[in-house]
Amino acid sequence: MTDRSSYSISILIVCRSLKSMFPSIYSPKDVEREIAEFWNAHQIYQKVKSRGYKKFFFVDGPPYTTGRIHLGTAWNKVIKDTILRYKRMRGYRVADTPGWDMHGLPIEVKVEQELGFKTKRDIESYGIDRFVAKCMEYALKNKDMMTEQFKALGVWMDWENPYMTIKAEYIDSAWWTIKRAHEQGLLERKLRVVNWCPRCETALADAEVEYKDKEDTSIYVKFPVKGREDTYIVIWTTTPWTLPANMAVAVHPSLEYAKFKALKDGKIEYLILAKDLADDVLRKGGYEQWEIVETYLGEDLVGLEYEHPLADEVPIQSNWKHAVYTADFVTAENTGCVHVAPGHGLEDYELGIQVGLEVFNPVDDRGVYTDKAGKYAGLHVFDANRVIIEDLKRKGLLLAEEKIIHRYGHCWRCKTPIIYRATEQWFLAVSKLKDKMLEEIDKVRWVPEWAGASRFKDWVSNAKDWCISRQRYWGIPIPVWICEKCGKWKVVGSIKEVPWENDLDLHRPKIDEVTFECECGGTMRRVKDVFDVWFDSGVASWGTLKFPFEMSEDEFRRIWPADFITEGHDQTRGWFYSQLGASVIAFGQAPYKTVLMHGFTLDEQGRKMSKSLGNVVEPEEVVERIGVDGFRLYVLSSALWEDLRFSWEDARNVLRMLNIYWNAVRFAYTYMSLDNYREMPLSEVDLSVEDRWILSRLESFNKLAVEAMENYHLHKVVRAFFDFVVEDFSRWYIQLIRPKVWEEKDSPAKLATYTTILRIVEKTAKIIAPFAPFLAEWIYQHFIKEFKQAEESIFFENYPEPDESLIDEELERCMDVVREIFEAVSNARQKAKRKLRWPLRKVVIEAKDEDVEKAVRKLEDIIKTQCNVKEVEVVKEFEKDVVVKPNYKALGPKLKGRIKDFAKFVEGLSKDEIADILSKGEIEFDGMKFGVDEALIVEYKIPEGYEYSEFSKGVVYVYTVLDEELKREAFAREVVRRIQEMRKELDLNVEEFIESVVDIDPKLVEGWVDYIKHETRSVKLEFGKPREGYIKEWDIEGMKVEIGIKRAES
RNA sequence: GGGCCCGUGGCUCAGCCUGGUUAGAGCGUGCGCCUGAUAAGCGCAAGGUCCGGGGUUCAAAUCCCCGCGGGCCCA
Repeated sequence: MTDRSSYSISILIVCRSLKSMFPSIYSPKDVEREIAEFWNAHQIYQKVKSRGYKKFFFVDGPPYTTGRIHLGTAWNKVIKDTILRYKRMRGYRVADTPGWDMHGLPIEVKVEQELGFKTKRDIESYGIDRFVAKCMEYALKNKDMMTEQFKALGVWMDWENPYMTIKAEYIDSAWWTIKRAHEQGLLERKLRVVNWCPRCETALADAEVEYKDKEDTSIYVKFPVKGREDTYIVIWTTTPWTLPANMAVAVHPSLEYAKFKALKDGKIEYLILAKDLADDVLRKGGYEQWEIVETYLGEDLVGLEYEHPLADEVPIQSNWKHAVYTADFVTAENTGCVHVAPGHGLEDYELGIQVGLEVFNPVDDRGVYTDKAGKYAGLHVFDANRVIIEDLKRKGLLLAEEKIIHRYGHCWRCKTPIIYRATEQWFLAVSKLKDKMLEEIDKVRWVPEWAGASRFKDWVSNAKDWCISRQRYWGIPIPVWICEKCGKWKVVGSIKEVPWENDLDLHRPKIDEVTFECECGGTMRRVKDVFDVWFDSGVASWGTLKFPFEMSEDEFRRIWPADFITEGHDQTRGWFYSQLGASVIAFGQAPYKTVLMHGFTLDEQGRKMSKSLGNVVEPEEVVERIGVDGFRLYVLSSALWEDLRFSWEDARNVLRMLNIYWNAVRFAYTYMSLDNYREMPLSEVDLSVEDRWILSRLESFNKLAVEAMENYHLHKVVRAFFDFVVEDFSRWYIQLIRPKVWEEKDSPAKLATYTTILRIVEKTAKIIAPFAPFLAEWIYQHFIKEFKQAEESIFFENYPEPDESLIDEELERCMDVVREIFEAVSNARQKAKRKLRWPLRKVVIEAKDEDVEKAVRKLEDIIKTQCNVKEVEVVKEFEKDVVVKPNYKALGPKLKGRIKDFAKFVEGLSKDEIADILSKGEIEFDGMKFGVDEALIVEYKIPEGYEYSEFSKGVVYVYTVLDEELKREAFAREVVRRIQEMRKELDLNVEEFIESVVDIDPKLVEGWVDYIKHETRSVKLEFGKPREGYIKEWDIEGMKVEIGIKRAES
C-alpha cells in the first residue's frame, strides 16, 4: 500500500508538468484558437462533410449583404449551425450551402448613399452599367466580410461554395419559375394601385412597407351637391393630395344618413353625412345649431351627383360625372362618406373597376403632379396638401381641419412615406393559389406550432396578388420580352436562351440590349423592370441546388423539398411567404417540411437595438468577453421563438458555468492521468452507489437531450446540461468521490469512479458539442483521447444514445432526499452555529415519507460524511417533550371553581398518559369528557441540545452538543486549517515539509497529533510558544492561539 | 378594428402543452461555510396578490372567458 503523503508529492510534481496540457483556468480564447487551428490543419470540416449516409436538406435563409452582422444574424446562424452539427452526429449528410441575398433596393440605396445620389436621374446620368457594377462590387465585398464573421462564430457551412442570387445559375432558377407561372396563367400584367415609394421611384410589395406613426392633417370637406344651393356631402380624408383625383363618394348601403340644416355665422347650410356621427363633426365645424331635415339609408343616396370641389383648379375633372355609390368597406367613422380616388387607393380602385369609374392618376413616378392636375402640375404631392387645403378654405368648402397621428406606411429602405398609385405592374396571381397555400401550410411542421397554424395562416389568408416588378436597376431582370408591333409576350425560362458570358451580362443594362424577332416581324424588347428582391430568395430551395441549370429533375426530386429551415418571426411575411408562393407556383407544394421560427434580439429593457438608442451590442463584443462557445450557449439558452433580451449578466453567467465544467473535468484529469487510467468497460468495475446514481442522472440527461433536439427545443438541452454539470456532477458527485481519488493506486472503487467520470465527460462533451463545438472538441482531444481510443475529431462521433438500463429512478429520488437532508442539516448547523468542520454526534431524521427511510438505508454513509456526523437515525416520530397546559380560557367558564383541580390533574399526568390522551383526542376528568383542542394547550419542545430544520419529506434534528471527544477532533481540524493557511501565505511548495509549534494545551487535541502532522506535512509538532519562523496569532473560537511554522531542515 | 405572442420576487427567465403536496433557477442583497479543483467553489436567509376579474374543477401560475399593459404583424 502506497503511503498517501509520499504519493501526494508525485502528484504535485506531475500536476505542475501537466499545467500546459490542462490549464488551470478556462480561457475561451486559447481553447478556441487552438481548436480552430486543429480543425484547419486536419481539414476536419471537409472530412465531416463527406460523412453521413442519410440526406438532410437544409436551406439557408440568405442574409442581405448590406453590412456587418448583428446579434440577431449571429443568433440565426448559430441556431442553424447547432442543428446541422447535431444532424451530422446523427449520421446525416447535411446540405449546408450558405446563401447570400445580393440584389435589390437595400444595396441600391447604400450605393446611392456612397455616391451621393438623390434620384434616379443621378443614376441614369452616372450610367446604369457603372451603377450596377458598383452594386455588385458592394455586395461581394460585404459577402466576404460577413463570411469571415460567421466563420469566427464556428459556423460550419460550405463557405467556399455559397449560393448567390446574382449568379447566372441562380437567375436561371428565377426565370424558370416565372416561365412556370406564365404557363399556368399566373403571371399577369395589370393596372393596379400599388404601394409606391416616391424617392426610390418604384412599386413596393406589401412586405416592403413598414408602418409607423406619422402626423398628418385630416380634413372634412364639403362636396357641393349638383343643382341644389348650399347643400353638401361631407367627406373626411388624411390625404388632401388625392382630392384632385376624386371620382366618387362611397357610402355604406345600410348605414343611416341624414340631411342636417345647420347654422353658422348667420348662414344656413344643408349637410349630408352619417346621422350618428354628425354631432361631433358639426361641432368641429363650428356650427352653432343644427337639426335633422331628412334621413336616408346609404343605398337611398346612390346616384346623387355632386360637383368636384376642385373642378376650377383641375379642369379635366369637368369631363367626368361625380356621384355617390355604395360600398361595404365604408365604416361608421368620421362622416360615413368616403372620398373615392381609384388612382390612389386599393379599395377605391376596386370600386372604380366595378362601377366603371375612370382610374385617374395625375401623379408621376417622383410623386409630382403631371399636367393633368391643372393648377397643381409640378407640385410634389406632399407639398400640395397645404395648397389644396388653402384652396378649399378660400372656396368655403373646408368644414374643419385637425392634426392626427396615425400609422402610415413607409418605404422599408429609405423610410419615405409611401403613396398609392395606379400603375402597370407585373403580378403573380397568388389570390388564385391561396387555398392551395393554406393546405400546404398544414402539412408543414411548425416550431412552435402557432407559428404556422395561427400567425402564418393569418398572413396568407389576407394575401393579395404579389406585385413582383420594380422599376429599378439592381435585380434579376424580369425575363419578359414584348413585341413592339403586335404586343405578343415572350417569357424566357432559361438563361440558355440569351447570349451571356458573365454574371453582369444577365443584369441591366446589358440584358436590355437583347432583342428577339417576333413572328409578326416586329422586334421584341425586354420590359425594363427587375424582380422584387423577395422573389429572388423565394426560389432559394431550388436556386441553391442549381436546379434546373445543373441538376436533373430526377436528382432534384430525390432531395427537394427542404427538410428544415429556420428564420426570425419577421420572415412570416418575408421568406416563409415568398418561398411558399414561388414553390406552389413551381411545384404545387410547400418547399419545406419543418420550419423553426425564432425571435428577435432586444436590449435588456425589451427595446429594439438601434444606433440611435445607442443600445446596440455587437456579437464580437460578446465573444471577446465570454468566448464563442459562451456566446452560442447564451443565445441558445432561452426559448428560441421568444425574443431574446440581451443581458450582460446572464451572458457572463454562462461563462461562469462553463468554468465549473472545466474545473470539474480538470480535477478528474489530474488524478486519472496520474494513475495512467485507461478505459474499462462499465461491466468490469465495481460501481459504488454514487457512481450508479450519477450514471443514472447522466442517462436521464442524455434522454432528455435527444428528445429536446428532435423537437428543436435547443434551450432545454442547454439548461439540462448546465443543471447536470453544475448541480449533479460538480457540486455533488465530485464532492462525494474526492476522498476516493486518494486511495491507493489500483483501488477498485477508484477505478470505478474513473470509469464513471470518463463516461460522464465523454457523453456531456458529445451532447453539448453542437452547441459549444470548441470546448467539446478541446475536451475530446485533451481528455477523452488521453484515456481511450478515439476518433480524430469529436464530430466524427455519433450523438450519444441514452442507455436506459442504467436509469434508476428510485436511486435518483433517494439521492434527492439525501441532498435535501444535507441542506437541512446545514441549515440546522447554521442556526446552532456549528460549522461543518466540526463533527457532530448524531442526526435524527423524522420521516414523513417512506422514501426517506429507503434513502437513508441506501445512502447512510454519504449522509454521514457530507454532514460530518457520526450517526444517522430515522424515526417515524421524533420524541419531543410534550407539555400540556389547561386551556383556562375555554374551560374556565365551564369548570369555574374546579379549574384549579383540573390544572393539578393535568400537571400530574405522566408522559404515557399524555400520549394516550393525545392519541384519543379527548381527556376525561372527574367524569366529564372534553376534546383535547378545547381542554388543553399542547406544546412540543425539542429536547435540550437539538436543533431542527424541515425539508420536503420530513424534519432533521441535529444533536449539537459537543462532547470532549468531538471537541478535540474539531479543534485539531481548526489548527490544521490555520497551518495550511499559513503555508499558503508563506508561498510554500505544497509538498514541502515543515516544523510547527502551536501554543495550546496539548490536551485540547489529544489523540489527533498524528492527524495534524499528516495533514500539514509537519515533521515535528511541538506545543508551546513559537520563537522562530513564521509566527502568527490566530483566534480560534475566541481563544488566542499563536502558531509558528518554518521549513523543515532536510 | 383583426391576428399572433408575452406579462411569474429588485433584474433576467424556467414551469403552462399533459391542472395535483410548500411556484423553481441564476444574478443582485445579507449572513455564513469550505480551503489538496483554490485569482476558484459551496451553503443558508430575506424577497413572489404567478397582470386584474370572472368561470370550469375536489384542486388553477397551468384550462376557458372578459379586461389591462407590452411587443410584432395586418387593416
